[in-house]
Amino acid sequence: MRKTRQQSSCPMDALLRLLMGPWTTYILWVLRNRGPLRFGALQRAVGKISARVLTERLRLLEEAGIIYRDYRPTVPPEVSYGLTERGQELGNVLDGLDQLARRWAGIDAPTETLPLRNPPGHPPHS
Amino acid sequence: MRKTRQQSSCPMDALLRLLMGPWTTYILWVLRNRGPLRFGALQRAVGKISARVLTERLRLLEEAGIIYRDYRPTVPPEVSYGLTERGQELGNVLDGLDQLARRWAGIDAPTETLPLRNPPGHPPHS
DNA sequence: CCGTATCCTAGGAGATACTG
DNA sequence: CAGTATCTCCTAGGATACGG
Repeated sequence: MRKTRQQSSCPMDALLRLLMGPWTTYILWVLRNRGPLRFGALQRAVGKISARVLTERLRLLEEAGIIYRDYRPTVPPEVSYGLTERGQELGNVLDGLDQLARRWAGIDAPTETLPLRNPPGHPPHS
Repeated sequence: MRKTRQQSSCPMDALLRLLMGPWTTYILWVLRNRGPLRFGALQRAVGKISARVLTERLRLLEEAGIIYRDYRPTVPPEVSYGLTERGQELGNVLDGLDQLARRWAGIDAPTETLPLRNPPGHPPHS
């Protein structure tokens, strides 16, 4: 049963709500840089995120068609996540936002591509 | 005294946290379309936002240099808010996000410019 | 290994009333 | 008019333990 998460009739609103969630852009950043990852590896890469929240974010991103879920019913099971084409497009737009933010901050050191929400080690945002 | 709002060392993260706040992008949209507005007019334009939250968002946007605050100590006082140059830039990037969202949703009706977060009448997102 | 099921709590948002 | 000052409520998220 899906939660109380209200949905908007506005596409932009819906997309922002999705990105707004905790860890979300950071997850996208990891997936972009480290390529497709298994659940556990992804969790370790993100850091202190709980399985509960990670699963939630992944489901929402998948529903939006931004990432794909590759399930292999082996023993033990193997589930990988990666960016879809939409995920790539989104990454590009977010890069624009990142550029802007960095420019405003007086930083022009493009260490990595794609927005890095929580720099490794930083807490999410509550 | 500023609140417990933790700040990030990552520019992108900080910007996202700001945009993420309730009503924020909608406020920007209103300011872009209706030009500079006085506090009361802005509040009425946005809809059901409380003065408390509106003030909070405006302060944060101002701190980020995205909007400006024009205070006239007349009687009664007159305070107007409008987009700064940064605000315009930001609007353009957000437009990109809006385009993407609309395209994915199969909508290509560009009714208005700038992302419209909560379509007039919709609740915020909390 | 990859998740779900529960419990719990912090703090963000609404409403209301009040000031310069 | 343009905000602050409180108070309360409620949900999103962390921690933990268990299931396929």
